Amino acid sequence: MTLRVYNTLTREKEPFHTIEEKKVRMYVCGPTVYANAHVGHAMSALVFDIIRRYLQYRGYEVRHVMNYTDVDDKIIQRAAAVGKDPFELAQGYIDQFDEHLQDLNILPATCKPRATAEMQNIIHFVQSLIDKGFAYEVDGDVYYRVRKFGPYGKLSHRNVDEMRSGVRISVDDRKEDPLDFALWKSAKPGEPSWQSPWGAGRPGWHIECSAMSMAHLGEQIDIHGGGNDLVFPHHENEIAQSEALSGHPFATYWMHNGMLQFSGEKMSKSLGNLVTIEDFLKDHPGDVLRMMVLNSGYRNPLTFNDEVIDQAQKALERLQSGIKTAQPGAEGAPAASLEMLAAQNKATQEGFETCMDDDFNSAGALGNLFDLVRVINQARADGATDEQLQPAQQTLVNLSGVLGLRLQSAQQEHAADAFIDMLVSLRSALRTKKEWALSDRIRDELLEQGVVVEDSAKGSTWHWK
RNA sequence: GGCGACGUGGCCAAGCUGGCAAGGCAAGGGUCUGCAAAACCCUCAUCACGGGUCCGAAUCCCGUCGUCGCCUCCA
Repeated sequence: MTLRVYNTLTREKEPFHTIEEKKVRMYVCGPTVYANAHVGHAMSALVFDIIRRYLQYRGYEVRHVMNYTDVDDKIIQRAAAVGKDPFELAQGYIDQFDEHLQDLNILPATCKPRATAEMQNIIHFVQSLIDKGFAYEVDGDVYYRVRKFGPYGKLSHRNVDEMRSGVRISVDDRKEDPLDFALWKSAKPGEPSWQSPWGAGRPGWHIECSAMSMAHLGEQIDIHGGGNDLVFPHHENEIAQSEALSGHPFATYWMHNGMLQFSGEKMSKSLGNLVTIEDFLKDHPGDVLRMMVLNSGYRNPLTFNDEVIDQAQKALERLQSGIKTAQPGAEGAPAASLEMLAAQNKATQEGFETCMDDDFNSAGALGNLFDLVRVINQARADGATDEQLQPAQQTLVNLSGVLGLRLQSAQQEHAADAFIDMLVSLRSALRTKKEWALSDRIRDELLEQGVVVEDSAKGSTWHWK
């Protein structure tokens, strides 16, 4: 019964141990905010939300930091292109992303730092690397001395010498080595910049994460996460920066989610084959995307297309069917049926945890939930009362909640409930008189309002769609 | 060219420190029903291909083919 986590660093599932007892420090790379976020960004946020929720379920206190990179070349270019202030542009995308996270039922990160608000930390970090001999300044730019950091390449399992041949001829021959990367870039006219010991400039791409992680979580953290396209060079460089400075291992576990596949290719800004979160949420509830993510391993590529979206929607309805109320006039299920229900309730609870303990196998965990749904529905069909169904339904709602699915929303009370009860009751009276035309009309019109009426031998029930 | 991942029924997908192939969707048949919907029951795979190891492999090893990712900005 121990949690095991796949670590990109070792390429193995390892037992999960935290630096501090029962506390998890987790840093997840957020988006660079220069355009509308797409569903791939949402996938990553969902994956780490699910991981976080399960860790909390397991009794860990999770300190979760997700950053916004709000200064970089693309933001500046884009701002110039649309004639906007870069900060304003970034702020707009940050606000929008925050809203998306909420719609997707993603728990807000404990802390959401942004690069522009941490400039002193970043400058201090760079200066310390210079002081330690891991970085050098040339004409207002500062570069990281890659070869000075012995373990460079340990995350992406690359060899510095083999890498060299693959590097394109460096345009910038002021660098000591083509492998060296920028920690600080001097400002060109018109660009946003900050004063530093090396003149006006802005941070390079990787340094902000190292600096913010250290500022908000300390020198050593438990989990560092992001999409697997960040393994190299971003995370490799973060390791180089952070470990050169602190002299300690940066993160114990490096976790990476697979890429979302759109028509056989990775969905990405550069390929231009993207579906924005905004567009997706226009047509589908957020839980549909979560269901898609849950239904496959987080490290594997996720197939994204209309058919799969539809399947996820249906799966969600299936899960939802488990929490429907007892049949009208239910008089209790036979003992054998109730025993099976109790047994499955227990089996699901255990199976769920076993799966999630195995590197967050959410697809397996979901399978257990569906097994429980089937047995609950069997019991209901056998005449189980609400009281008899309740414990198993409670498990279903609780565990779905651990995955971040909002099953209970269908049970929330609406102001209109009493009126619907009345309409359904009137309709029942009509049905007794075989007034089919009118009763069908009531059913159809209620459906248009999002109310599903279901008839059975002993009466009718209804629920929100 | 270098490094890595993956290839399971019509679709999505779990299982991969070896021991009778989860689950969801779709499809077909049935029960229930005025109709509809829902629910329930039944049916539906030997795991890309070829070798090897083993009493035994979807799970381990080698090879082939295919798909994808990183090596440049990228969740």
